[in-house]
Amino acid sequence: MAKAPRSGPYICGIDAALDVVSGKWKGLILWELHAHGVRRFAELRRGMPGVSEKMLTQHLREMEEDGLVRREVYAEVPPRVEYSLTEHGITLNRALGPLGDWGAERVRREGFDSVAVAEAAHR
Amino acid sequence: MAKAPRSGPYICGIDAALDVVSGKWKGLILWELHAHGVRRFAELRRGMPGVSEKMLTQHLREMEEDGLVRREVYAEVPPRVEYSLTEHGITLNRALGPLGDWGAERVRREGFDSVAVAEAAHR
DNA sequence: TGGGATACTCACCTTTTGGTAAGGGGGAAT
DNA sequence: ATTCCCCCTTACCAAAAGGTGAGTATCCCA
Repeated sequence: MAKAPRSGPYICGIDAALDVVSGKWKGLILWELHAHGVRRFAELRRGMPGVSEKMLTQHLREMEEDGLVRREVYAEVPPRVEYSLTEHGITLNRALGPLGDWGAERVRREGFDSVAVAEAAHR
Repeated sequence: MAKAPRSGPYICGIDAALDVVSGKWKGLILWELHAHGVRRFAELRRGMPGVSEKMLTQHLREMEEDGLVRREVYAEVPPRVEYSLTEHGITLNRALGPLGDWGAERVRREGFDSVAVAEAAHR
């Protein structure tokens, strides 16, 4: 019973979707995986300055459990693990598009700071 | 300086948007206000079973501060306060549409429980 | 006279989330 | 010989989010 239940009864679709994306780094993981297709653990880590190893694995495991991310382990000498989006991860990302646009405009509107990280890679 | 900073530097638009929607009841507030146009405090409360008064006011205040919700107070004998969406609240809601659809399909797909609350009112 | 409705605020507590630091096991590079 | 890299796991802590229950001032209705 150490694991969180996840997937409690939802009131609306927004609820069900937010449950899956909420988490400090999940949006960014989706973003990175969308931009690069396939990434290894250390690559993701480097692409997300500030994330700790613990949080990264934790979020990746939850997203795997939620069917958004695929995890492939290669039993090689230096271990290699590759992450990519599943079909559901891809559709979720598409569904997040308009929200991302809205957020970007909000940033522009309010003049908030935004961290410039490889902006060119994203659309 | 008691107030949370909010609007920290964002990494991408998703970040900026999620910052504004994350909160246990915010999605539902948006939903209610969209469905009814204008609602009083107690009406919202009744429409969201389980929310505490504290959380409801807290979320409403934050959303007002974020420019999503308009709050109008009528200095009447039994106090009356009406809440509605601002222009930005409306566009945010529109941007959440695809996400809501995705979430609804996830619920269907996985066979999760969903609480039936006035479903008919929501498109 | 007493109770409920109205829209909150305040003090306190629990739960959840995120962060820090350390370790692990083996191979490759210096 | 030492260090680094790889992909984590575990134990422990701090901060944030959320919940509970009380109090407030006024009025209306029975």
